[in-house]
Amino acid sequence: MNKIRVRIAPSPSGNLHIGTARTALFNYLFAKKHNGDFILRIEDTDLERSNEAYTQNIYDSLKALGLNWNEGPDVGGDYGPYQQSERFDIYPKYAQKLIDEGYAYECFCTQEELDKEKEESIKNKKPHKYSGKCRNLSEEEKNELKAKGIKPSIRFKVPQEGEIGFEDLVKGELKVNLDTIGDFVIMKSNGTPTYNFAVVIDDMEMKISHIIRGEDHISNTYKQILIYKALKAQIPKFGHLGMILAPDRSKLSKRHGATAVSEFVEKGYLTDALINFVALLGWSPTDGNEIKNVDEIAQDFRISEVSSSNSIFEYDKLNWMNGQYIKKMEIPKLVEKIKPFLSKYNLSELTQQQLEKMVEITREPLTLLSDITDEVNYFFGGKNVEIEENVKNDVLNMEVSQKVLKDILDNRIDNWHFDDEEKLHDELADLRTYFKEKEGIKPKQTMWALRAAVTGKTHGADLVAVLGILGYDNVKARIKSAIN
RNA sequence: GCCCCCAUCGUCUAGAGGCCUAGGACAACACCCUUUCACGGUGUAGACAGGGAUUCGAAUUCCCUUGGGGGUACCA
Repeated sequence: MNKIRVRIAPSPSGNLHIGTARTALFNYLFAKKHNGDFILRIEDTDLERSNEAYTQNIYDSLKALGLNWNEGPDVGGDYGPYQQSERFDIYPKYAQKLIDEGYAYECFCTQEELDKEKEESIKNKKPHKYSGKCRNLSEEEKNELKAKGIKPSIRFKVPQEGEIGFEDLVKGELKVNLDTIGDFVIMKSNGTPTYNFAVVIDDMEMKISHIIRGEDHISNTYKQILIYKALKAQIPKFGHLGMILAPDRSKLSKRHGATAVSEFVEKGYLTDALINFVALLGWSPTDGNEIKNVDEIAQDFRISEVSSSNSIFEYDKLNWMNGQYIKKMEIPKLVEKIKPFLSKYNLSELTQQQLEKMVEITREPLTLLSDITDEVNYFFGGKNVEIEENVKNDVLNMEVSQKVLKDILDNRIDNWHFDDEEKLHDELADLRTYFKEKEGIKPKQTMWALRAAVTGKTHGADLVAVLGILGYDNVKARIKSAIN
C-alpha cells in the first residue's frame, strides 16, 4: 500500500484561522494514526491578498499547536516547491494536455458576456452555469478572436450526462448530476491557474493520498475528480468535515471575537488547550476522558467516526479547558507563558523562585493566562501596597481588625518564621485561636484583617504562601501602615 | 432560483433496531469542603425538530416537511 500523505494548504491572506487549525489537526491526526506524512503547502496564488507576514504567522501558529509538518516551504521535501507561487510554470503544460486530448477548450467570452448570461438565467429562474458557448469554436473562429487581441481562458469540458460521485471518508456516498456543473475555468486569461486546477495538479504531483477539508469544498471535489480522471491520475480519498460556526450559527468572524490562533494566544489561551478543545468539535474520545494531548488523540482517532454535522464554537468549555491546562502545567513552563501578561510589573522585584511560587499559588482560579494580571499586583511594590477603597472601609478600619493588626505587630511578627511554611502556618493558626478564645473574633475575621493589610484585597491566594513570598520586612511595613 | 450537506439536553457529544426510564462533558442551580476567592466533591434540572412508513419493537432504517449550513466566480 502506498504511504498515506495528507496536506494542509492555507492561503496566506490572513493569520491562521481557528477553522484551518482544526482542519490541519484532523489531517495531522490521520497521518499520525496511519504513520503517514503531513505536508504544508502555502497557496499564495492570489498575490494581491497574500502576505509574507501571514505565512510566518501560519508557520508559528501551526508549530505552537504542535502540528509539525514533514514537508513544506521551509523544510523542503521531495515534491517541492511547496509554495504555489513558485509553481506557476507547471500548470500550463497540464492545461495544454487537457486541450490536446479534448478535455478542455479555449474560451473567449468576456466578463460582460458572462455576467449577462448569468443575469438571464437568474431572471428565468434557471440554474446558472456557463452555456458552453465557446465549446465548439472552429480554428478559424478562434484565430479571428485571437487576432482581435482577446486572450482566452481555458475551460474544462464537463460531460453533461450521468452523475459523478465518490465515497466520502466521513459522510459516506456523495454524488451529483453532471448537468448541474457547468464548464469551469481552469486557466485564467492572464495565464494563472484557478484554485480547482492548481490544487489538483499540486496534490497529484505531491502524491497526496487523502484530502481532509471543510465541507465547503464538497462542490469543488466533483470538479476536481473530473480533472483527475481526465488526467488519468490516481484519485485521492476525500473526507469532508462539518464547519465551525459562531454561536449565532453564522460563519465565525471577527465580530464574534478571536478567529486567529495567534489572537487566542494573545488573549491568554494555551495552545494545548485550544487544540484539545477544537478536537472535541467533531471528535469524541472512546474512554470518556476529554483532556488529551494531540498524540493521545491520534491513538484514538478514526476519521470515519468524526461527526459530519457543523458545530458551534462556544467559549464556555474552552475556558474551562484552558483552566484545566493552567492547573496541570509544569510551573517553570507556565511562568514563561505567563510572563507576557505581567509586563506592567517590575519582575526583577522577585527572584525566579519567588516568581514561580507566586504563579503556583495564584494559578488556581485562572481561566485565561491574562487573568493573572489583576490577581498578583500585591506581590509587587515592596513595602507599599495599594488598598482597594472598599477594603479600607469595610475591613481595615473595623475595630477588630485594628486590634488584630496591632497585636501582630507588637507581639507576634518578630517571632514568625517567614521562610518556613509549616511553622508559619501554625503561627497563623495560633493567632486565630487566640482571638477566637480571647475576644470571640471569628477566625475568618482575623484572617481578613491580615490579608487586607498585606494584600489590599479581601480574597486571594493562600495567605501563608503570600506572606512567605513577601517576607518579613515587606509584611511588617504593610501592617504598620494599615494601622491607624 | 438551482445543487449539495446536516439535524440527540443551551453548547460539544455517546448512541450503528431491543442494553435507552437516552449516557458523559461544559455552562446553570443546590449542597458539602474551606482562614478568603477559588479548586474539588456530591446532587438537581435539561434533548431524540415535526409527520408518515418499515418492524413484534426505532434516537437508530426509508420518505416528506421544517430548520440550519455550504456551494453556485477568470476568489481560495
